[in-house]
Amino acid sequence: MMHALDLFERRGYEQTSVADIAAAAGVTEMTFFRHFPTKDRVLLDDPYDAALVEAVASRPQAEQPLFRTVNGLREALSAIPEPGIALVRRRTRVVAATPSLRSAAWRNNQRTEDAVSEQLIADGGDPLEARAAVAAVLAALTTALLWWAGEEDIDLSAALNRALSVFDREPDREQSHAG
Amino acid sequence: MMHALDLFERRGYEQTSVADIAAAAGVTEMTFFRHFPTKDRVLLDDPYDAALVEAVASRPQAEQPLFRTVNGLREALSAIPEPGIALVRRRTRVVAATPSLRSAAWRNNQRTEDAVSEQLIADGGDPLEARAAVAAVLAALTTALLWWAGEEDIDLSAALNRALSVFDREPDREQSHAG
DNA sequence: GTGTCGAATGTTAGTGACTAACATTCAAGT
DNA sequence: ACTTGAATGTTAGTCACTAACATTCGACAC
Repeated sequence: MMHALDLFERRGYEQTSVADIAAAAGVTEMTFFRHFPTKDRVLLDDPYDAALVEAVASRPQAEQPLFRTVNGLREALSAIPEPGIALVRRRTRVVAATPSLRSAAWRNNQRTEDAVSEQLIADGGDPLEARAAVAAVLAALTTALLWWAGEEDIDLSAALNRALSVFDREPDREQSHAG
Repeated sequence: MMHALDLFERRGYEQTSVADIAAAAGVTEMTFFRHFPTKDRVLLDDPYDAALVEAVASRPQAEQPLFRTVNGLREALSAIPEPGIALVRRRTRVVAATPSLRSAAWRNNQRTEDAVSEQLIADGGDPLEARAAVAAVLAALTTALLWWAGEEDIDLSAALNRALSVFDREPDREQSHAG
């Protein structure tokens, strides 16, 4: 709902009650909860998570889990049209400014993580490694999103590339830990 | 509080009200909230996050963000005594069984992520990359914890090693995305 | 001992997200 | 007109959490 985003931007998420959003949309509080299971989902629901799942699924099975996910993510991202990106940015700014929303956004990510890693596992990947890889990539994505939303003159794919670049680094080989 | 963990294990987290926990401890609901800011923190608060921050800080600056975090994590983990590990396991099982707690656990991780990446940045790391690296490692840690808590005959460091192994893989070099 | 102070705890009343049970409207199809 | 079913409204409640204020109680000065 556009009403909700407007209100969140003006007054902040915590200062906007569900009753406020419902009133702005000309309905009652109950009606709101029939459309959205929770207050945060009115902000967080979008079609891009599903697109990411599909993009990863359509990548060749031969790719390592980490890189298959990375490549799928890049594909999915480049398919989002400009107006969508602009909305994501406004949304992400609200999320960045609201601690409780940050963890709600992570709950969203978990659903995506489940779906993507299920796919990798069905294709023969090791369950733990697949999950870890997807979780790591999504964590980097979130970091990139938050960074990008806070800066003015950076585009999303540039921020994402920088965040993902940490996976390309060679370890500085040394005997290191006690475990 | 031990009372809380017991109740969560028996009845489940959502089915246990703060009033229940307070009653089990022989105090009033208000008193509970004077000790813990939220219901989830009674389960999630522990000293290990701070230990991780210190362990990473004490690693040589020369290490790449990703590997410095990984090595610090391994050190911090090997310093936890057995009884602590057993508690973590019980706790993690409750978290694994409770969706809302999973995102609460992530809010915990965010505080750790902030502290660790602040350290890396203070030591001259690139802010975006440092954050992404720490976020990725913590995501892998969470995945390992959840996996380990659900299996019977695996120890934590083995699960963690498997989860972290995804960072060691070489990318399958190919021209891949449209981004 | 009496008085005093401060910390820990209790009481009451409220807000806001969310749920359940039930009633109403209203547009379509017969 | 009659029925049906989906969308919406009403009411009343639960639960996490907060604010304002009152009470208990042990430590310590005197």
